[in-house]
Amino acid sequence: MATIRDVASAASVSIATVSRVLNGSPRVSEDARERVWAAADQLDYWPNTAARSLTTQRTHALGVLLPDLFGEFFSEVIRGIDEAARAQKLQVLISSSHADTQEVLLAARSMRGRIDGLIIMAPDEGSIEPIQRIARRFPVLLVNPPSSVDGCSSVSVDNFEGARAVVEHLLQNGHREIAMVRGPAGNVDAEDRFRGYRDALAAAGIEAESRLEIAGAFTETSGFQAGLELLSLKNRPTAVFAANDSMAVGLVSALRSRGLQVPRDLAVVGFDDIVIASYLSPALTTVHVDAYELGLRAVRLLLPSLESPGSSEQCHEVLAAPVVVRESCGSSQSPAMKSESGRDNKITQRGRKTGP
Amino acid sequence: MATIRDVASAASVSIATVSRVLNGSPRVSEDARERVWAAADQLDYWPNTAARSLTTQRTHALGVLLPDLFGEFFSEVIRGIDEAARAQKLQVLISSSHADTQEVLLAARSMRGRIDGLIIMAPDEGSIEPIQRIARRFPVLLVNPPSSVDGCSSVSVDNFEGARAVVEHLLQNGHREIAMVRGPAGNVDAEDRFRGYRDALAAAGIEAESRLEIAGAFTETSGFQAGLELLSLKNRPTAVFAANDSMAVGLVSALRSRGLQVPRDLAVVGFDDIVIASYLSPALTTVHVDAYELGLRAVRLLLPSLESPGSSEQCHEVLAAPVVVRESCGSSQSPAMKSESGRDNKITQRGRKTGP
DNA sequence: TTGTAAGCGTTATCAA
DNA sequence: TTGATAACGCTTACAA
Repeated sequence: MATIRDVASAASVSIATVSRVLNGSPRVSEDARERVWAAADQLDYWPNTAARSLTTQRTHALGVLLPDLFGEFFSEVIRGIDEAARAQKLQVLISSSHADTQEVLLAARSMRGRIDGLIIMAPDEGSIEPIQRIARRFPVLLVNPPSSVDGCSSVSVDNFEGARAVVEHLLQNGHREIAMVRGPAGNVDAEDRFRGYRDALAAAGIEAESRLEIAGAFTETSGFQAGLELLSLKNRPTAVFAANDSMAVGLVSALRSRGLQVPRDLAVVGFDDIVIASYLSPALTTVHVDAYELGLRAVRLLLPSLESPGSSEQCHEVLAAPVVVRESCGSSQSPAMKSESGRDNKITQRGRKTGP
Repeated sequence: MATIRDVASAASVSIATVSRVLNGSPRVSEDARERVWAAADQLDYWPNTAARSLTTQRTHALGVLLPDLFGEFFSEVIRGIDEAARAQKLQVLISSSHADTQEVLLAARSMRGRIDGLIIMAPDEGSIEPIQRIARRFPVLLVNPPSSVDGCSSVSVDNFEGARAVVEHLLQNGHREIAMVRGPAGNVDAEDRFRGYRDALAAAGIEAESRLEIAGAFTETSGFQAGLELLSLKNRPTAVFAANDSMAVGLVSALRSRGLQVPRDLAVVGFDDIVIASYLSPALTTVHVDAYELGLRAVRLLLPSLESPGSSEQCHEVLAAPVVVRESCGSSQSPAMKSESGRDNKITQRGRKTGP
């Protein structure tokens, strides 16, 4: 493979001149410039990015650390990150499936020298300490962090308000006995959504009942289990709030398998607004989380720190999570409203094209 | 930030010794080893990966180039790649949304020095030439390539056979007038699926009719359009094969919006087996594509070339795409069929050796 | 305008 | 077993 030296000798100039030409420096004669370009083309010279970043101390790359979860939420976040990154001509180094907190540290370490900054999504409280160590090394941006970390900006979803609003919606439809299927213990998103639920009930003067607060794990199966548990209750509630859509899906199949109808026998609402939510019948009322936007903003917020590490002020953005009323909650909505909250709009907006 | 030099002076040894300790060389005294580790810990030393790869000529990273498409298909491929990569302690550099072929070249160029090999997914014939240039630089593995490239291994989905089989299934159910909604022109997957459709008809002694071959673009909206077009035909077919599930979804809503029922009035089948396919009502009969597996195998096939570029033989794997019979085609099947649709019957062809 | 040479942070090759 | 020192491929003072 041709190096800068090969180009230099082919163009009969020094490597310094080649470097200047390649980086568009104005202090080069027209003659030299032409010879260098010709030589570079002829040798099909590709600069070594790693070597360059060694001297410049800039990699023009950012790292992304994702937790041990997958599904469309994360892939959408990645898409947002990727899009924003390429707009800034940044490369993206991904490392996912970090189950335990020690792995996060290791992954970050192995990126040393390869990235200018790091986006971390680690929903567990235990990852805070490793993150603090990482943040001493490069600029870190947190997505939906369990708590704020000194020196790190963050962007998060308004889980609390979204949950509160969707439960309030159920209350407004006359429901008084509202159950909740909770997310995994220790997960911030799960906790915040639970707090929102509690808050809405309290505001309506309804006392929380622990028998209506069913454990779940953000999986479809755990939603199914929760559904069965729900059906075994003596005084069955009239509505359920599942902490995410996957569980809502499992929940609905459990109800259906026992001959119940949604929303007639039981109103169901979820959280996340995953793609299938709008395709289900009845279409799932849920809370919309714009994962793509989350990724986009993560990059934008990280950007200033990439340019001048340490000097930029930290900020915390919170993304609104609006309620999307569909059919599963039993409240009737005008058809205009319905199509607005559905898939069609979003898809054409972004010109969605799925592959292959 | 501490460098190897800082560690060396803190441990009162030379940088060579530090390097030896860090890389687990046995030719170091126990005493020195301890002092170095102590110093490294105390200084919280993180080696610079870029500097290391400059001398070793190995980056332990691989690049991934994706086309200008998104959706769960690609995110699943990425998940497969990521999982296989982390099993080999490889990092993953992603760059997506490559609309035109020149961008593929640029993206690959900008990865020079940062990766040991590259996985490219570029479904258009036009990208073959840039890929050939890239393949002279590092080991390249092609996913679903439009045609084979000299020196590159590949892994692809058996689009032709999947399409043929699903159309055959329609034929077996008594359909004789079967339409197809095609994918974007120039896209290999689209072309192969179309060939499979034609082949199945021919085998049944049915002549292809161009009026039944409707244009599409792999998008839900284009499926909707195609549905309307279909309805305007004088002699309406009894079944439709959409070249992917997204279009099938759009198609079904178009039919429904005009009061038709699937499969009673028209049988519909798709391709890809995206998540929502099984959640729709009627659940969509389709052809299963294991995108995760595709990513996994891509890494595995690339692996030997990463270890010894040039020397490894090239091979071409083809992933089976089994038909998944659900409800939208009108034929009743036992639910067992779906679980069967996994990973049987994979053909592996071994090609010639390219290296010494 | 150009070239020489000193880094950047490692690993690898020598002697010692 | 160790330590100088020369790479690796590039950028960037500093001189010329």
